[in-house]
Amino acid sequence: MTTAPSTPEPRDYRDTLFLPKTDFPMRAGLPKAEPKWIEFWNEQKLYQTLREQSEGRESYTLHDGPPYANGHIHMGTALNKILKDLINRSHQMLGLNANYVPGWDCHGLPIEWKVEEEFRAKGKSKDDVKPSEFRARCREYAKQWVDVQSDEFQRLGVVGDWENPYLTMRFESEAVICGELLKIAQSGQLYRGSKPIMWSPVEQTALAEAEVEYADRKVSQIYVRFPVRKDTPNIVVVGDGADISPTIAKQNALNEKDYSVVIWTTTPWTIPANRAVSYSQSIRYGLYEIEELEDVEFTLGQNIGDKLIVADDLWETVSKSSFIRSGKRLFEINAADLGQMVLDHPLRKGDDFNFPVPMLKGDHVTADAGTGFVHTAPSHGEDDYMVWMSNGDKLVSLGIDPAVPMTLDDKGCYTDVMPERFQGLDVIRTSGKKRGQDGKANGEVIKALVESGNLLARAPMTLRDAHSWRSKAPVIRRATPQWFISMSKEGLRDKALAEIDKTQFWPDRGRNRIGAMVRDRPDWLISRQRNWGVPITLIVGPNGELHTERSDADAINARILEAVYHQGVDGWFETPLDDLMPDNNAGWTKVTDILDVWFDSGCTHAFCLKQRDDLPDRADLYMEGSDQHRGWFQSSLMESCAVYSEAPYKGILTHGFVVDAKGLKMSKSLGNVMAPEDLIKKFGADIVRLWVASSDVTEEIRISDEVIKTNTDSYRKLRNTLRYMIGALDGYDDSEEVAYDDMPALERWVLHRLHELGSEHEALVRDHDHRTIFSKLFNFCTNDLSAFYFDIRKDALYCDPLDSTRRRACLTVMNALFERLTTWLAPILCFTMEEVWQARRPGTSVHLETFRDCPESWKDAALFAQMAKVRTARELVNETIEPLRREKVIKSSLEADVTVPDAGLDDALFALGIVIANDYAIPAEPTDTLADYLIVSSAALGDAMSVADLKETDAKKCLRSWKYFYGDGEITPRDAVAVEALDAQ
RNA sequence: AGGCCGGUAGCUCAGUUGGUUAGAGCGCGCCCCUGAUAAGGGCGAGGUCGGAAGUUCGAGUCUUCUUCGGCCUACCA
Repeated sequence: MTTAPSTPEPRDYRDTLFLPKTDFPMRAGLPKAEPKWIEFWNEQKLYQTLREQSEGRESYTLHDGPPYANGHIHMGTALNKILKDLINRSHQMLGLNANYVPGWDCHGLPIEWKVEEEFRAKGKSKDDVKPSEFRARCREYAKQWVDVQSDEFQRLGVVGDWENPYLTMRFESEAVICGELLKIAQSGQLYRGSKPIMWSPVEQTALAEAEVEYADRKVSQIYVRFPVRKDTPNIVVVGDGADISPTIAKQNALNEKDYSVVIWTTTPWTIPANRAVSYSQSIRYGLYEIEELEDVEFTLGQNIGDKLIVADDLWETVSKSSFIRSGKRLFEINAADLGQMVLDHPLRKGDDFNFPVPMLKGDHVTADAGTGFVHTAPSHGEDDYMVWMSNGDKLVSLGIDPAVPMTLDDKGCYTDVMPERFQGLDVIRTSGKKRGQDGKANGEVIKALVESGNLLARAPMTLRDAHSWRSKAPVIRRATPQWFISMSKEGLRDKALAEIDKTQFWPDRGRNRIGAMVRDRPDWLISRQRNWGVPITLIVGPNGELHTERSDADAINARILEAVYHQGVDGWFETPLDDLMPDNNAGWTKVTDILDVWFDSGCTHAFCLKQRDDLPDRADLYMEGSDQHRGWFQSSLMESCAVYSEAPYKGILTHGFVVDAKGLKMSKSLGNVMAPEDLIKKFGADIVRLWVASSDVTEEIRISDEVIKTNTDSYRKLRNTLRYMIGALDGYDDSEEVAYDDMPALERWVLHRLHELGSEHEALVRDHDHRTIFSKLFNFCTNDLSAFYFDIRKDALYCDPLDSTRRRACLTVMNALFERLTTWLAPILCFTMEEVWQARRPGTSVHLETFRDCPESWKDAALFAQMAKVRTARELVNETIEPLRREKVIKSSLEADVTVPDAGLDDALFALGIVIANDYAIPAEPTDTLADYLIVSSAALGDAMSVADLKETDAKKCLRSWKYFYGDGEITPRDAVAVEALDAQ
């Protein structure tokens, strides 16, 4: 075939170009496309295939922290699950077996409450429903939300064992949880105590700190005086030795026993439970005599001449509040004086409340508010309880029974240890329209105080106080018998602290945080008085002994666990004692309390990791929000250390919380809540995943329309970069591959960059630093590929002869790029990368691939350094051309003839094999010229930077490559060869 | 109120042991291309590093205080 004769009509060379060709859409349409990919993965059984494929591989286990099975997922849970998925997928693709088993927390109050509401709506109260029926409904309710959340998580693209997740409420789990508790009991770490705890009369249950919230509440504050008891030993005043006379006068005055100690309280109903008054050693007190009273319309308990002891700093406040116009300070009263005083109960009337009320020294007493004295009701305050218990000796010496009186029942009503007028009165209304408001107790107490003349003042006030997070009703502090796991009996605290030391933390400050908490935490209160939970499967003997101490304990335990394993928690409640403990069971009773849900979730390692054959006993990683330092990380650590003497995890990763554009937390009241569902519908899950991957998750993570916009823009850039490669690689076959040594410098440069990225990548994955992975990959795509490599290679790709080495080398590298970018991005953009992957390999899945190796032989630091000089030259050329472009002198850079300052560039070009010529020596095998790199038609080295306009010369524009050239014909020789070959076909 | 942590361009992030005019990408403005085209390329304008004081020859980088925000705990009598 000969060269085509020149024709008068210029030929249209468009068809002779090798342009990228693809159906891959620029627009993703993620909201519609993603569900189809999920369907595809389900059909292909992606999770199962992954497991089979990675059998025998080293395992990497991220153990899922269970979300609560109630309500739809929110941004926080979405972030959490996506982050887990990034970690799992990337470890899997590292060549490990990252088997992810999701789980749910199913027991507990919020579900119980919802179900109670349901029954109430049907007109049934809690007592009308059989407990087993109630629990069955709770089980159904939880299951329903597990299914909803499971769908929502899967819609985010999270891969895991969704068909067989772990649930705290599965019978097998419940049995293991009971078993764990029995082991703890047998090890002697469990004990029964009676401690004032948060108690919600409305729900008739104890609450943990995590289950209360603080809100304003209107209360009655009262000032009450406790008269010194007449029949107590005389007070011996010890002076400071300097002046004896005032001391004697004071001693005489004190022994008149005609004065009172004043207290202030915001919970009048605790007065009948009062057993002591606490004072502080570091507060100055005075004995004051009332001189003048305000004129008021009601009767005051106090009279002129009455004597009161109050903290000096607070006398002014107290007197003002108590309608005392003026008073006279008679003596200073010090701690030694106070310690000898014994008081009368302010409600003493005949035999009622006729007992000595001691003065106790307490560190919790401050002079910030009140009177400097703290009314102490050991059954209704933690401090009160502590003071009371630690003064046992003093109580005994005064002939006082140190037992804590049980003054309130479960409903918050006074018990029969109270005088008749108080019995049955409620502290808080537990039903009806006024639920949560004050009951009758406060009023009756105040009335009684008025009668006794010991009420100095009363006034309404507002304070922030604990409320149940569910019913929003106030909670009270009430002593009840409870079960505790001891932090010290068997060295649990020390074990836990030692394990924390061995654990790896991301970020590292987590160690400090959980360490401080464990160091300070009290014994673990694990009992709850509710229905929906795992029972405390203990049998208590007539003297308070536990069945686990009996010689037949193992047999009993086996029966208990058998029952729970087959019937769930009902197995405990419904199996008669005789069946569980057939011998010597007189006086023995089954405990009816259930376990704190934190104990359930603290056992996930026991019933998930240790039970499943496809998981190791310990997790490599626990990963949750930073609030879980107090929660799951700790409950798991405690439970595991108590039973197995080791942490259930090797590492802990925490993330921050999702906040709005201003950094404020999301709340309904602020109206700044974004829902994952809306984002998925509008933008797609991959955008949400990109948001996670591009954020610094160790801090608060912001989300806003603008943040989403930034991510959709990033997404488009990545998508188009991949799309370009798909188009360029259309029809590419491995047989066209060019060997490394035969590649142009530019291709070897790309491979060097790939090697660089690849070698950083694994370390970043192991460090859970997906943000850096994303940013490195993204910048690589924009700076190195789109703006540099692709831009330069466009000419070779489109115009070089089809099978020329340079063009094939470019495709070889494109192919290498494609495989690495898709796999590296697959954990982040799991939907889009599957689409990209299948555009070239239909029916396969990128998620079954592992990350590609980037051979050491690709590394060429010297080449990289030389290329940097060429890039600098490029920048210089661009800067110089730019003004000309603005002046419309030069439009396309191909119109430019540039002279670039030498400045060491010559050597670099030589080293890189880049020639300074504008024509290719062998048109059939083009090799790179400086002009190619600068995307101009003509380039030379010189003293200074300058640009000439080729349009002003005799140069012609090649009709095919649009480059300006000198010579015959419509197109350059290189283009002529390419066209010839094409025409020959 | 206490403990821990954070506040670098409009947005997302880098800023090694304190050391030259504080970086990147996106967005924005202007320009080019029209053979990646609801794409691609180029140039450019934006921060004095939450605020104040201090240590230092020199601080985004150390200290103190302060402000805003987050998580946890406490808000009791």
